Amino acid sequence: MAYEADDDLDAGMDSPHLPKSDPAVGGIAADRLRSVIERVERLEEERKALAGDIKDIFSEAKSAGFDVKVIRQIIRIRRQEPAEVEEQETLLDIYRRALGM
Amino acid sequence: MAYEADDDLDAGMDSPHLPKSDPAVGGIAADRLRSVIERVERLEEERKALAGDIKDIFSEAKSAGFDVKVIRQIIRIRRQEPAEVEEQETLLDIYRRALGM
Amino acid sequence: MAYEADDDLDAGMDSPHLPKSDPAVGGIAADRLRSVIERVERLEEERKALAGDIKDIFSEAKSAGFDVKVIRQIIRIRRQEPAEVEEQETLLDIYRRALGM
Amino acid sequence: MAYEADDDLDAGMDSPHLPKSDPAVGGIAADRLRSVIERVERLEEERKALAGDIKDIFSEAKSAGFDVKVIRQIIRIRRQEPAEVEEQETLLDIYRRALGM
DNA sequence: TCCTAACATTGCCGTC
DNA sequence: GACGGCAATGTTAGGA
Repeated sequence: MAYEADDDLDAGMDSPHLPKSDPAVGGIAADRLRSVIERVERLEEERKALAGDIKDIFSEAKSAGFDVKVIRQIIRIRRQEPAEVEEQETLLDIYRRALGM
Repeated sequence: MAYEADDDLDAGMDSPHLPKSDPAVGGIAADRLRSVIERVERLEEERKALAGDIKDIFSEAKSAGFDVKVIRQIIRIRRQEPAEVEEQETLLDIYRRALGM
Repeated sequence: MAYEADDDLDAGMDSPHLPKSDPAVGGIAADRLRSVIERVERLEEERKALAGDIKDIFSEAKSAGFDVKVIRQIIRIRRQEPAEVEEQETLLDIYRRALGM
Repeated sequence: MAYEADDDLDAGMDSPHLPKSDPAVGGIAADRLRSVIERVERLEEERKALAGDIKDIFSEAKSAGFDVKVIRQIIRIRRQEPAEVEEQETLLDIYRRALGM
């Protein structure tokens, strides 16, 4: 890859997006940045793995003769239902407040 | 939480969320509410129509051989203040250097 | 605005995202690109204007003593209901097909 | 359309969407269906949890003074193939020149 | 290949 | 005025 480390940046420069009083990019802020990025990337990989697992289950289901589209739809509905319950409660709450109750 | 109970309600007192001196829900306040809702819904439809038009233009552009993603990027850049563009690019650069990219 | 035309680019280069047999970026492809972008920007402005109008209506409603959050919720529900009817029909269809009917 | 009617069904014949030789809905096919759905739902919850974790990390990063938007950008770049990054940047450049930006 | 539905991101609104 | 949550938008991946 074409990018090289470049440690000659000014230190001590304040910016709203460079943590103050940290060695600007060569020091611990850089470490922290790296940590943030790597942790996120790690979690995203796990997410991706889970997506793969889900896909596998659907493949298996398809092989077993199920209609995947239908199953997806069922799952979608089951997902929505609790949301709707939530919503109804929220709405009730809002109306109550709107009425000063 | 957003709204606090209005503990100061006496019988017949106005709520902060129901227009004063209007017949609460059966009268002109209800009409006004209806009007608000319908006007908003009308405008939202127009918005939706415009979104469709935009989509069409991008389709056309794609057919003409352009890379739609890049065009979107350009539009985004043009929308931002030049100063902001500069800021973002600078910061990206700094972070990249911090990571040795 | 700050940008000026720049007609000194090579012509004749083929790319999947540069329309073939057009003077690459200095000629009519550039014109077309510009046209696409400007039309989209125009439509986006209209969209933005509509968003402003909606905002105004809500402001007015708020001034009139209505609870904007509640109104939004109502509109959301009214929007969802037709979608749900659609969905139910789709689902019925899917089940029928799944059963080979 | 996705599925065509199976016009070749005789009484008692198996549908392509119901596992063969299983008691149609009351038996082990139903169990298997239930299993599929529950496993998928379980994995989706895990996915959601991971999304929450990622969000937390970004919050932390923000508190530490980083610009979250830029960090996202970095992660996006790292995720792409270097060749693609190059391609996109090149194209952006070309379009910009075409527009005189 | 096109289109729909999930997902991630961005911007907004309300709160502290 | 900043922060956090929420809603809307844009993007991406999967299915038809």
